[in-house]
Amino acid sequence: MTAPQRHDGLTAPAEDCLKAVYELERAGAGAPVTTNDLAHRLALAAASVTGMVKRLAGQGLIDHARYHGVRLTEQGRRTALRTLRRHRVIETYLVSVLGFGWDTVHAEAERLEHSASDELVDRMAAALGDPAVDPHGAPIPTRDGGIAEGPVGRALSDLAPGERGRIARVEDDDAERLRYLASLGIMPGVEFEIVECAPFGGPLTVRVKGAARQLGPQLAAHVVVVQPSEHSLRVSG
Amino acid sequence: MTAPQRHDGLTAPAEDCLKAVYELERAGAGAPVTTNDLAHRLALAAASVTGMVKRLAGQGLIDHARYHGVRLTEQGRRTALRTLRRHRVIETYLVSVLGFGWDTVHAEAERLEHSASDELVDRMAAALGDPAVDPHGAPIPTRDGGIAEGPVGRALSDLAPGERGRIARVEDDDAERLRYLASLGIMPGVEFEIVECAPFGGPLTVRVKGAARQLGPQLAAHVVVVQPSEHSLRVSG
DNA sequence: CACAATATTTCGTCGACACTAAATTAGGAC
DNA sequence: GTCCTAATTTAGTGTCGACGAAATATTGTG
Repeated sequence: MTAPQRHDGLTAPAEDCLKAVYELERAGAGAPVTTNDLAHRLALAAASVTGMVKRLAGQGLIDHARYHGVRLTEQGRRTALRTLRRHRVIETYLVSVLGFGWDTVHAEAERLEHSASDELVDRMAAALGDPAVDPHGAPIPTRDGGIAEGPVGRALSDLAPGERGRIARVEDDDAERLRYLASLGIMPGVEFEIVECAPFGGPLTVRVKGAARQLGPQLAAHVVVVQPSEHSLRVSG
Repeated sequence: MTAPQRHDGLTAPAEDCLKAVYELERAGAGAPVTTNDLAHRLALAAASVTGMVKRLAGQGLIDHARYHGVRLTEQGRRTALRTLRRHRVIETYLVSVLGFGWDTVHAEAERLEHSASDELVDRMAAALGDPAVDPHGAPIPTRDGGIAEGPVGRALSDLAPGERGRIARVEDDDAERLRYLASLGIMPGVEFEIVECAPFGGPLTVRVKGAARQLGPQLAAHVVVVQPSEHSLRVSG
């Protein structure tokens, strides 16, 4: 009868689902998130997502229009941001204090975010001086539910030759990819210039720190950049 | 179909159960651990324990003789000690590095021990200089499965007037109790002398740091002491 | 030794979370 | 507007972990 409850009575799979909805909503510019997209993101069968979604809708965390996808409610958004805060603070702490590599912390944080208390996370954040971004460049939600999400940001793969900018953020969910990007010198904060874009899905050539590097478009799609004019951040929430 | 697996494919309740068997075996001087004792310790119905015990026996972690209690197998003991190591390293880290009070860390560690990787725990331990005991005086198992369990140790409640010794360890599972003991000055490392033992379950009077303190026998039962002759520790495992 | 008290297990149930296979619905092609 | 495809939901299973109630085994008492 007693459920394995953690934060706000939510189970770990439920928290993961809310996080995924949040991220897909953002990536999709606010459009409803489809069951299929969620299933893909969570590596679950679509039917399993439908079940989860029903439970979350029953708890008032998402709105579910049958056959038309889901949207976070205000409460769901707050919950998702708290989980995201835990995840990103933990990642930052593991890298900055305990010496983990930036490629390995995602998996660890993915588990710890469900069992670490908000107090622990706040103490970690305080020990770090309340950082604004995690090691992959993702903004860390604040204690009170705000988040400094920049403009959605262009992917490195969408730029044209001659464009310059700075690496803002790299997707953190694949350790292998992170190691490879690091070997190319592509990590948050680094300035770059696009040298060349081969057509038909060919590689793009980027100059970073004086060296010309090549990478395929699907890899570059996981790298978010900011360009000179959009260095400012907007605060929402 | 996919179970929420963590360490060695064990679920959190399974790890908790193994830990409880380990501790009750020790407290009972190696006698088999009964279903009822486990149910009490884990705050579960006896029927739930029977189910858990069957699953663990199926995995070769405990031996279960129907109606006659359970015993850890060698593999079960190793697994229990790894969980115990995680728990105690985490407690120590939270107190020493992140400034938690010794009364609040148990609950936090009770959750984190199931999701923290051995690598994280090893890094925490290294940052602390590989401590031998946790904040409550309990020995921390080593990375390779050893544990420096002292002699079973007498409870403070079992001593007679005039006996002296040092507080070795305090049970960590009740925050309230820990706060109260701390207010009396009773914590690991403190020297004491028994002044008086009132009969018929009455309080005992203990001198700690020059002050006479009174405490009831059931509280004193949760305090383990070492006496002058048994200051050495034995290493087993 | 029988019998009562107690401990333990079995049985039936439930919820969460996962799956596959089979309906069903939505939306685009014609 | 009908039909086909793809997305989605429903239906049916299975496991884990919990429960209470009922059956059963052990053990201590007389």
